Amino acid sequence: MSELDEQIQNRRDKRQALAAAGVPVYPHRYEWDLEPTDVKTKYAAATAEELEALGLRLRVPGRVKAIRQQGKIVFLDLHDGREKLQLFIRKNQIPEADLQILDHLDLGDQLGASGQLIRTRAGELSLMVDGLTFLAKALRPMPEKWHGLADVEVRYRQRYLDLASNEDSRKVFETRAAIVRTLRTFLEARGFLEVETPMMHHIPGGATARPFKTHHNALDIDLYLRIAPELFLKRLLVGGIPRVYEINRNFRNEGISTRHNPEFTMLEFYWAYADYRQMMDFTEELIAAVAEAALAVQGKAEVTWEGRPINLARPWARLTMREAITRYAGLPDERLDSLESLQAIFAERGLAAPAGGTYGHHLMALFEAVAEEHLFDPVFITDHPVDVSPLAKQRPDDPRFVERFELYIAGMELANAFSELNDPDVQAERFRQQLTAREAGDAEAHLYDADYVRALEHAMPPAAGNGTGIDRLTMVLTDRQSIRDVILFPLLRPEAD
RNA sequence: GGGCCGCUAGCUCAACUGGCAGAGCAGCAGACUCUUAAUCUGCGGGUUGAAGGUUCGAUUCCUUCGCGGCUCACCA
Repeated sequence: MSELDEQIQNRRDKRQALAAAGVPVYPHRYEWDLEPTDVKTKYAAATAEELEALGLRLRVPGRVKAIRQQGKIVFLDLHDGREKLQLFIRKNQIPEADLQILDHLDLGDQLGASGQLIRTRAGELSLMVDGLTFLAKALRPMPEKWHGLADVEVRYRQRYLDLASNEDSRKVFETRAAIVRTLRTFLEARGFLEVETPMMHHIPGGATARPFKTHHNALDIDLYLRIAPELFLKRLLVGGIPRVYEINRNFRNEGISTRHNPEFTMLEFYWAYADYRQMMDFTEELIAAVAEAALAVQGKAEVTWEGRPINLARPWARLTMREAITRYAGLPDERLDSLESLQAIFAERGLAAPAGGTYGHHLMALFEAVAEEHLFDPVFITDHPVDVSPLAKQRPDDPRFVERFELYIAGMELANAFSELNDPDVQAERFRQQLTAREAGDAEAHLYDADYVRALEHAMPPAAGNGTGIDRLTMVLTDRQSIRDVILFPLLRPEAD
């Protein structure tokens, strides 16, 4: 028998022994008063004398994280995922039936304990136990108590073990929850209405990406998991919801990396009567509020990336895409003015020509190649080329460019926003151009969405829209360099066997 | 998909240039009435990711495969 099988058998035997002694091994409920974390926070300051005078009797549930036996007394740590509460058990002061439980307990078991709250001589807040309730058996051994679980593969595949043994991991997901909560609070306070739009699309749109394909049997039609909610949310602007947002999953059938998971969470919001400049101000405020909440949860004073502080002081820098290239590549602005000139730069630098091959594709690719990695503190990169921005409104003074920005922090694109194109005829023309690009081999060019154009024909108010990646925002605010560390169950290949 | 790296006991990790696979924690048995990584005594636990190959001998070298990490490509 292998060592693991032996441990499992031991634990099964103990469970059997308890059942034979008449102990319900999987009871249906447990009446409890406080969890360990709440006990710790409420009575952190109480002295031994105060607790004695109080004579507080509590029932506390949790997972057994440590057992320290010392002759006829047993110390036991009960954990609720955040904090532990120590149980102090005198074996001769609990009922015979509960002694059975104690004698058949293993690390990892779920247990309820009743008793009086005291402080030990060593000063540890503890429950002086007078009764135990068995709640569930851990048939498998927990990861080691001191080093926790280090194997990244197991941490991702068996996240329950990661959460149960690594406090840091729990903290990341608490922070993520605070980030989403703060986004909602901020937007709700400003009159934005939360909506849910379809995840299954006939025409995948609103972003440049390859979709997942699926099939509906009863209708016998192919459907696509959405790559963005954008076109539906803007239909809602037409419908008379001038401030609207959605926080939900997008799906993109592309490579996996430290910054990409096939399903990821996006906030998209649309703000009628505003343009992209107002949206920049709004975004600064929004992200600053979220950062503050994230720091509070983590008990940190500043946002850091790989230990290096990120300066979130406002106002944040704003650079046009051409200015960013000029600054970081040392290229004069005049050389960024034509496709021919850009192609010459690509040739000089040995850069591969981008898919699509237009002026805009080249400018965007050049920006990503030379500037992106330098953008550590928050910066808005603005004024993208029109041919890579088919849903954005052109600049009145230079229609080759659009009123758009991307927010970069720690070298990562966190948000993408623009003044929304609302002229149906221009939009129709942009869609046609995308189709042409598609026919020329650009697999990610947008599809023509006739109903969306029809919606614009009913008049969409001028508006600014913003899409912010929640996973990446969480990465930045928790100093995690892999997106898998901020997604509870990241996509992995299935396990062998 | 390409390149590089990793996979040893339940967990965390050792094992020199190819020469008897180890430690701590966890487990099992015992001692101990204020411990908190408790301590002390003793014991058990391995298809070294899988399959082949080279060799007197492979955790170690080679090949293929699996899974993971980083990175490039793609992208948000």
